[in-house]
Amino acid sequence: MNSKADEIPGQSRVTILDVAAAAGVSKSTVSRILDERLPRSDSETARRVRRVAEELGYVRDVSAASLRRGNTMTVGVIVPRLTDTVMAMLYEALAKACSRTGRFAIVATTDDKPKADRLAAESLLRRGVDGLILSTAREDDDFPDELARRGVPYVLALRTDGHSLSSVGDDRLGGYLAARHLLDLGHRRIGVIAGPSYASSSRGRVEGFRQALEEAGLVADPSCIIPSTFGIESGAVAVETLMNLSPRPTAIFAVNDNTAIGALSGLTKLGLSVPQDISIVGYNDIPIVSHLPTPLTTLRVPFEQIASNALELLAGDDGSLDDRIRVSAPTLIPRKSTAPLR
Amino acid sequence: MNSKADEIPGQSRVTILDVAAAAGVSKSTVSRILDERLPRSDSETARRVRRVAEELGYVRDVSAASLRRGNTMTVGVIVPRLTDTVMAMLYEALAKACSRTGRFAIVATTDDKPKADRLAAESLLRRGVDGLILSTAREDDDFPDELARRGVPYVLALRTDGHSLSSVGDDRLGGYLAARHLLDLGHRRIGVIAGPSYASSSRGRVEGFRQALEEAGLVADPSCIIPSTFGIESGAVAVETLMNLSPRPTAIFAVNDNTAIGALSGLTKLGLSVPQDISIVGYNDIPIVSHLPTPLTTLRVPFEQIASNALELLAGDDGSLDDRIRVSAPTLIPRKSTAPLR
DNA sequence: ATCGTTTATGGGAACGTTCCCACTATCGTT
DNA sequence: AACGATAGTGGGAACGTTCCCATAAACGAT
Repeated sequence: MNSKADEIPGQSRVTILDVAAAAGVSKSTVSRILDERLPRSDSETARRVRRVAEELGYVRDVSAASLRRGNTMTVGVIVPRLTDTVMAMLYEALAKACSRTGRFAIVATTDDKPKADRLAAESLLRRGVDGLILSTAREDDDFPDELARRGVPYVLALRTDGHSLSSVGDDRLGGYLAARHLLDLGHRRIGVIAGPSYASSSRGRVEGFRQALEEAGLVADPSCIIPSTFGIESGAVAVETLMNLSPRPTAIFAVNDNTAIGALSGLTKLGLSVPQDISIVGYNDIPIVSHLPTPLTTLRVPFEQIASNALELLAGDDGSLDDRIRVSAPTLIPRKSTAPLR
Repeated sequence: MNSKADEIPGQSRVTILDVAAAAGVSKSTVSRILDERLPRSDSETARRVRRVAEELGYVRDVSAASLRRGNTMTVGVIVPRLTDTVMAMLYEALAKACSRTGRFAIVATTDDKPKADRLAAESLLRRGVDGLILSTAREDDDFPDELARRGVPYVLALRTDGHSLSSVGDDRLGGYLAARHLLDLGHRRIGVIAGPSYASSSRGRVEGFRQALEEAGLVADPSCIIPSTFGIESGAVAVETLMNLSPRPTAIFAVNDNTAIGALSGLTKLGLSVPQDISIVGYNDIPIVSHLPTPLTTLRVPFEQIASNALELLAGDDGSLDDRIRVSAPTLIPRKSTAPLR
């Protein structure tokens, strides 16, 4: 007749006291032995306690542990949206890196609305996260500073504001590599779908691009650099502008894969084919672009590395770090969307 | 010299006792007034307490509240991966629906590995979620039953095992609509990229497709129905098989947008153009497909509705529900990838 | 005016864990 | 043999909240 406690859904959970009683030790001992932060003991008692805990199906109540320990081992991640595959990749990398250290990543989205990051942050902080990772930093926004003032631990990822702790890709290098690739193929007139100016990532990529051109003794024609968003549609719009220039560019560097896909679509509509009529380079290497009818030349970003750097910075003693902005290098992946100038 | 407690990061949080003291009432009163589950009082005291709480910057400690209340207002979501845009859409819809009821959705991924859903579930349950939403149900897996035995509240989303509480799209209808669309355009020989047989969603779509053909007095040629995964690459492979048939199909119904994109890519490689040479229909209407060079005809799935149904089922009194499997109808979105048979 | 009924309030226990502290046992050193 | 250092153990307080219960106040009905 002990079925009530055992079989009926969710009744009377197994606590540390049950384990202690069953193992014939005190709750303190059980707590210490099961504390994953302490060096793992292999004493007789330790083994017995672990076995008993396992048998009884004991799982630590995180609420109680968090309350007492004063931290939740939870990291909050803020991204514009998860339907942007880049952000999904970042989040998955962060989640994986978190699980390696026994933490958990929870996510909130802002839909890229300027003030929505504040709401997202509040929602995560109410949830008791120990720190925040933001991928929504904007030039025109001082939200990170506000967090700093409030003493909330945070790290910027993918985009930086230039002074907060940040883990980003080497966007200058990426832009540089993209330009060099196209220059090496003989292209001299290259259009740029430049992304938004509020993001450090797009600005960096364009700067790196410019630098490569200048090193080659060329000047980037300002009319060839078209601002855009990070969205697909925006790439299609930008390419129209680019193709109205004369002389037309023979290649395009797009700030990310999304706009590159939009550009691809726009070019098709104009009856131009890639790479015969025009070459195109994307950025990020999201899974889809290698499977497009014309697989896209793009820059692969080391999201795993960016993620672990971000978490390291978050865990760091804040002031004690000398490298406040960590930079991870991308790799150019040449595919079918780029070809030598005819 | 009170700076230590006030200004140094994260020191001494404001508790309910501080609010109580400042408002001149007891902690019990504050607790009741700030309890969002109770009807909101507008008494003199209530207003004062809320004002004081606001001024002091009080935020409830969720760990303490969860410990005492016995629930965390948190829902765990298990998806194969977030880089699959369909899953990202589902998760975003769930997160939004959760926030409407003051809950929060946290997510874990399985990478579609057969046993990984167990690990993901453990990780979420350790995190204290009140219930689980799974989008990873497989024909050949009895994990849902195991959850049921353990008394864990859960709901299946997008895919069902046929008896658990589930919120799914009407896959039969979707398959039916896709077939009807192609039949109406004059196509008679239609290839199917059928997805995996372990998922109820792909099976339903193929069944609906078959039914439409039969109603039109046709029989679906089994050699035209190619099993696949849900991945892009698999669509490219399947389309090769399909195009080796004779006579060749004049249209293709793909189980999802990913395989449709793969098919598009495969067709291009074969020198065939869409929709001139062949028509193609996808499924899910992920954002990208409307922006492809050839915008894809596809079925739009009401993720928001599926999400709120799932949460309703999760909240429901389990046994008391008569509609254990809720079904939401998709809509056909005709675009450029389908055209009348020449 | 009195009584029962509702409504608002405060005190204290409880949720399950961790951590501080005091205690004992063991060990190596002189 | 006596000592201090070290390691392991258990009791109890604490974390911040909610909830039960007892009490007080306000109210309407007789």
